[in-house]
Amino acid sequence: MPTAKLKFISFGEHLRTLRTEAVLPLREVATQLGIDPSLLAKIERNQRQPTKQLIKEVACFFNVSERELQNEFLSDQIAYKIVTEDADLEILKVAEQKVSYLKTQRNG
Amino acid sequence: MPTAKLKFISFGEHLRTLRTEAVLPLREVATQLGIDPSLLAKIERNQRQPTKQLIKEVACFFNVSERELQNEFLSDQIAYKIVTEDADLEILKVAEQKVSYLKTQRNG
DNA sequence: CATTTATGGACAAATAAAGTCCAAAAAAGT
DNA sequence: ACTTTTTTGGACTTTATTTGTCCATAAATG
Repeated sequence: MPTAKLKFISFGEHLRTLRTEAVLPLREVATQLGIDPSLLAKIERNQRQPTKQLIKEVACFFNVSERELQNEFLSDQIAYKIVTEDADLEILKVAEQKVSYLKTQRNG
Repeated sequence: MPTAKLKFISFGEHLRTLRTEAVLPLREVATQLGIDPSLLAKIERNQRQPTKQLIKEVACFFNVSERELQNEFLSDQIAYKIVTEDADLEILKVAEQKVSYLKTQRNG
């Protein structure tokens, strides 16, 4: 069967997949994105975080959804935070409630 | 009926509640916590974020659970991020999956 | 082997956040 | 109404975090 859980790979892994599937070296993609190859290598291994601008350029360059990339990156950040802070998973539910609350605050 | 949704107030609001219920002025609590009253005021209104150390001292001073305060603060941060980045709520589910994945990585 | 490609670490630059100081506003007390 | 205490706001400094670069080395490729 084909590998199915593509959805839960990290932003960096996703980026590397896009690049290797396009059969392009770091150097070349880095140049296109206007950054150092070393930095791109680090981003692919999640040692550095992409800026919003970079996410946009990646989406454009590989012709994938910018919003999806952003969401992917953001969920990475949240997951990483929970793991490193050793927090309870339930806080995600609480966060969800708070988001709803904050959004109603803004409108109503 | 009594106010029930105490669980979803922000860290700052919680801190202020603790202080006002103890009928203590900012000045005094700030001194105890070793920070400037102005900073404490800002933290209570979520204009500044508490450090881990401060959370610990708050828990100790008001005799409440440090872990709960930490969780409260962390869920604040996550909710705030989602709102400001205008991200989809579904990323919380994705984040949850990623946490599970990361945790199994660590052990297995 | 030679050449290209990818990684690691040390460092510099930039960005962001904490925290302070002081003045002004608000609240409480007399 | 006046005084005193408490709280807030903003400008500013300091500290910490993060990005990004450079260069040397390792790994892979031809």
